[in-house]
Amino acid sequence: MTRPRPEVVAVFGPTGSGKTSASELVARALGTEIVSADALQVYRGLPILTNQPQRATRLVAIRDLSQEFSVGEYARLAHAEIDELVGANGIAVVCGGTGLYLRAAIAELHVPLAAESGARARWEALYDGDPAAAYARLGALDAAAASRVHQNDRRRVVRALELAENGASLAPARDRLWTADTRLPTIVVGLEISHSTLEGRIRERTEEMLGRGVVDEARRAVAGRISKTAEKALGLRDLVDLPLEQARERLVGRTLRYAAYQRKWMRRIEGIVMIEADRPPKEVADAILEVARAG
RNA sequence: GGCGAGGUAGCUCAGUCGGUAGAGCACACGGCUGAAAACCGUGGUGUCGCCGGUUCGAUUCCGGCCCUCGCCA
Repeated sequence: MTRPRPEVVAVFGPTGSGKTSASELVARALGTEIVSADALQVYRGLPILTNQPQRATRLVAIRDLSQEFSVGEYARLAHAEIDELVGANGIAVVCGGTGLYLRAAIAELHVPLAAESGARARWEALYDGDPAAAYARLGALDAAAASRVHQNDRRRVVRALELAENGASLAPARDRLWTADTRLPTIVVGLEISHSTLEGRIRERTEEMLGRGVVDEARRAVAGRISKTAEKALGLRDLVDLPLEQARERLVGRTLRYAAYQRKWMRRIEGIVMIEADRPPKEVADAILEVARAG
């Protein structure tokens, strides 16, 4: 079975898996650049907390903290960056830890555009006035979407209603979200790491963050206008509100839990090739390159 | 040492006019296609600080003690 030479090498891994350093080596070896698939690294203003890469990576630090961001917007930007790199270098590297963003970057999810202005406000008003009625309305307009969404999930009920009104659906007939379906010939690798190595790395990195002034960074961030999406940066609140010792432990704990959450999404991606990452970045990078060539 | 406030879930606290208690956060599991580090659902036995008294019955009322915080010495 011959497969086309990959045009995209996507690297997914939990925080602390070493995906950034490994991806940088992979990109260098392939003579191309990295496109980030990370929902928080898109922001300027939290470089330490969000662990932004030192080297130039695309779709990093492209928004102010005050701006909202979304997968749909990300998908368009990511496709443009990937196409540019493939055009220039024949191949692109995508690296990230936000599962939804990674799939949005490498697949064509056909995420429908926002409804015309006013529609959302109208559905929100209906929902806020009578959630059961709004949910019943959804059931009538789009039964498939309704069965996928819980009545209490305001965001999704409203979204599903506005989509249904425009002939689209929250539950598309061709569901490609977690499938192996991609826009371009793509190899997806996932970095797997032992819990003990991960915990060690996370503790080490937390210390490093504190040494680099993450507390001041967090204070500055919350002092200004901050969007709902940026505000959720892991530990942001703790760093500002808690004494240093407690903030440190909370940050380590939250990061470990987040890594487990990421791992859950990683396993959900069909066709992902798992690579053992309990070793130096160079070896991980070589393993990724080997998979890419074999692909 | 004196005065005041308080000790209830891992944390912050609510409550029980006396019938063994519940919110938020956290945690676990599950869901989730324009917020995904997000969002939604389900899950609550904890010497109600300790000892004694009153009572059919005390986490609740009374007494003593211990501890924490604040103010005054």
